[in-house]
Amino acid sequence: MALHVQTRKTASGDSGKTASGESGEIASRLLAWYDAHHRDLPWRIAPRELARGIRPDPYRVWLSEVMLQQTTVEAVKSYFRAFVEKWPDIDALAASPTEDVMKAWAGLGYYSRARNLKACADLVARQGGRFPDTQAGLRELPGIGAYTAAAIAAIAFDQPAAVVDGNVERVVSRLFSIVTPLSEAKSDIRTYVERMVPATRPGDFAQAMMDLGATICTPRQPRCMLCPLREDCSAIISGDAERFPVRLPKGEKPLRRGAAFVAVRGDGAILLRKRGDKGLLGGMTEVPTTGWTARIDGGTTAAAAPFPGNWRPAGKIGHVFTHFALELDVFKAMTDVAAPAGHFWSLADEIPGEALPTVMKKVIEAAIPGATKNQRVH
DNA sequence: AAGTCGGGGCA
DNA sequence: TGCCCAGACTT
Repeated sequence: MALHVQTRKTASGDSGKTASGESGEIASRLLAWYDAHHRDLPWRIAPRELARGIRPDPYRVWLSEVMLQQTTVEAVKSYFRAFVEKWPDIDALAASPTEDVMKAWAGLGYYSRARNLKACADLVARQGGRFPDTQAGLRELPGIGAYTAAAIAAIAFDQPAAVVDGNVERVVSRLFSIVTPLSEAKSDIRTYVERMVPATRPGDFAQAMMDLGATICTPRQPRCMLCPLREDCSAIISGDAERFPVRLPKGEKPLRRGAAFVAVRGDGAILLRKRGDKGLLGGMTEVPTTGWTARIDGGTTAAAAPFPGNWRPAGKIGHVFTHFALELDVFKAMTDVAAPAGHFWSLADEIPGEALPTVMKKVIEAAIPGATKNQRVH
């Protein structure tokens, strides 16, 4: 294995044995810092609770880890609370229809996660309601990849798994000043983490690495002077921790355009339809739209509407996805036609609870301000 | 190995 | 505006 790094002489010591038997001073320092400075999170069992014998609930660990995939802690909190309130355990989640899960997930993004979450719940419930307690077993389940399998194994089942997420990649790439682009360095980073994982408290070690990355070893302006690993860190010496991790330059984001049509009935209902289960916004609900093409020619018109009507321009909205930007011209019409095949009328007070992704809420808000928001009770 | 897949917070 | 976030899955 070629490690393209500028390593620093490693501190030696016998305390804190790692799973591989090597020195674990980094783990010891990190765990001590975690005991004093860990974040208090809704899905987390704090060190003092663990010491009292309280065990993590694998269901809650799994649910939080799936929600946290490429999603910030702050964005997840309210969704996590709503989910465990509505579905306290795996059997409750398995007993609910997928459509209800999609509605509860609306706004959180990456909607294949919600579909896989439900599929995973069904599978686990059918097999007795208990999650596998090994990385390999967890990895077989839908929506659980290398990271999530390791995280659940470490946090819920106390196994010395190498948990590598974006935080860990950043921390390790700075610890060892890894100049190799991240896409090529992942294998080496995993090896480093495997050597650091302690035999005891592997779950706290994993969470400590992530807390460190989130609060101290941040992407920009890291607070190196407060870091418990500053004595171990290669990047801090040259004072350029912020240049790590090294990433390859990314391509430009194309622009796509289209039109969206908000049909409003006399009683305030609007016409919706459900997208296919796969692909962009899979399984979510939308208003009728034209295709989203890459062409930047003349604007779209009412001629592309799903059915004839007195379509009037109702503004334009923009939305940025991961790999393209979208501009939609919004048209609005009052109509009392029967819902065309594949469409349905959604009553005004049901619209806020529909499985509408954010881009579609923008479209509806452009045509009917306040329509997607829960009405206040006075 | 590269592309697809949301949305929001931050400098 | 660009970058990044407790990544998974497909091709």
